[in-house]
Amino acid sequence: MAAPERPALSLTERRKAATQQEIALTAARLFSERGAEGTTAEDIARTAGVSLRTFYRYFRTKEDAVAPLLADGSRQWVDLLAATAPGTPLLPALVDAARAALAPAPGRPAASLGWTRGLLRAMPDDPALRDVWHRTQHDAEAALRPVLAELVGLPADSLDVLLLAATANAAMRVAVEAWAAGDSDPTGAADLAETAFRRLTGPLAEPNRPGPS
Amino acid sequence: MAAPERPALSLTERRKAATQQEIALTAARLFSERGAEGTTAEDIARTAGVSLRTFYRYFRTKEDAVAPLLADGSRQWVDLLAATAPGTPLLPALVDAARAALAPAPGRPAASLGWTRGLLRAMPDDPALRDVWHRTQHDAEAALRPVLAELVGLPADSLDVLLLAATANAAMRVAVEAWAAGDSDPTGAADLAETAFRRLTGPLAEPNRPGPS
DNA sequence: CGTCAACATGGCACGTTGTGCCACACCCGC
DNA sequence: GCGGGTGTGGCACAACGTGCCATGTTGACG
Repeated sequence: MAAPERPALSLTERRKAATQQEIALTAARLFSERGAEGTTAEDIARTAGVSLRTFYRYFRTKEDAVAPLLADGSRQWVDLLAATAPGTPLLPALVDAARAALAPAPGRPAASLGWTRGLLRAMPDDPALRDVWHRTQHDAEAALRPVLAELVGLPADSLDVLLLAATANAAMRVAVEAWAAGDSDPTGAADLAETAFRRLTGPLAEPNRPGPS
Repeated sequence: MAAPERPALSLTERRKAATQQEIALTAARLFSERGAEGTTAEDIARTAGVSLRTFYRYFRTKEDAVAPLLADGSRQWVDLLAATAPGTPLLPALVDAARAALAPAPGRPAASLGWTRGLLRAMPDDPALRDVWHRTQHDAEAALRPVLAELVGLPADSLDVLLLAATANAAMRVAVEAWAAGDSDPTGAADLAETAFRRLTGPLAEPNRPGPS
């Protein structure tokens, strides 16, 4: 609940943050338009108004430039989950955190979702973009493990927690991808996420329905 | 059940397959020893006895060289699942296919598991290797969707099937990763996989256990 | 059996990626 | 105002990945 109104950033640090943001948004725009393959690192750098050398001081690879945008949603979700009161049942905790993370946030990251959607839509045709997406999912899953371990009271390296983190993150991912493929507002994403979490308990337990084969 | 004793490959085609295999195994060995970052494409090519140009005729990127090895397990699992008699309940189908895919196969790919383990162990320190692994998981999930859609009698692009493929694949991945981290034989991997599939129905449904905080 | 097309391979040049190094300019504390 | 720290740009370089052409071998056809 501690709202960090003034992170007390020095001028230089704020300029750095602005530059990083500028590069990220520029990269997202160019990637959405021409794909990652058709965009050179120099294109991003010049368009963002920095030199190529500076670009690589901010990001390890050309694709990493959009990683913070893609990771932002997951990061918020995990943070909210970590802030839930201990003792909260798992399913509501997951759903509430997802709703809060996907809602048009009172803070700022509402725009982030827009860029995310553009990137996700360019993704099927772009292996490089898929790699970044997978990496963010991997990081999110890793960040999820200690949080869920705390919530369920099991060690973070137990098979149960590993599985829980993997499946919960997968459900979130599927929901976001399904939302990106459609054209509903962020609320749609939250609904999809809730549906996904609720269905997690279903398919494997129920006996196979004898479809009209 | 059709055992392709003689795929009727021409001499040239067999040499090509052998070359590809040679490159893949060489890459796996070098990656396991020095990591992917510390291995140049030229290293792989020279060690495998081909030119750099030929290497890139077989694989799009340096990391892709080990992809067939990593993808082999998933491919077998999905194939076995696709061959399951329609009407089989989902859980036994998943478990049996996993056991058969991970068993020291009567065919050939037993050695493949050894290389896979070496690669998986080098993976935590090697972002490039992680990317290949994630890509194989992505492909496996995509291949899984139509198969599972058939098994449960739902459209392949329905949310249920998307989720089912994602979670089943995630469970398999977690099991294999846990096996690679330990030192049990492939049977251990199969046991882990079965445990994983069985636990899939648990954590989200059960009320949160009030651990000894 | 000879000839020729098809093709797998190697070598070369080139654009791009990503990094190490050095010089310059700007912000911050004395 | 003045030096130290630091963010930035320019340059050179190794590695990645591809297009192009030349060559040698395979395989089919007369």
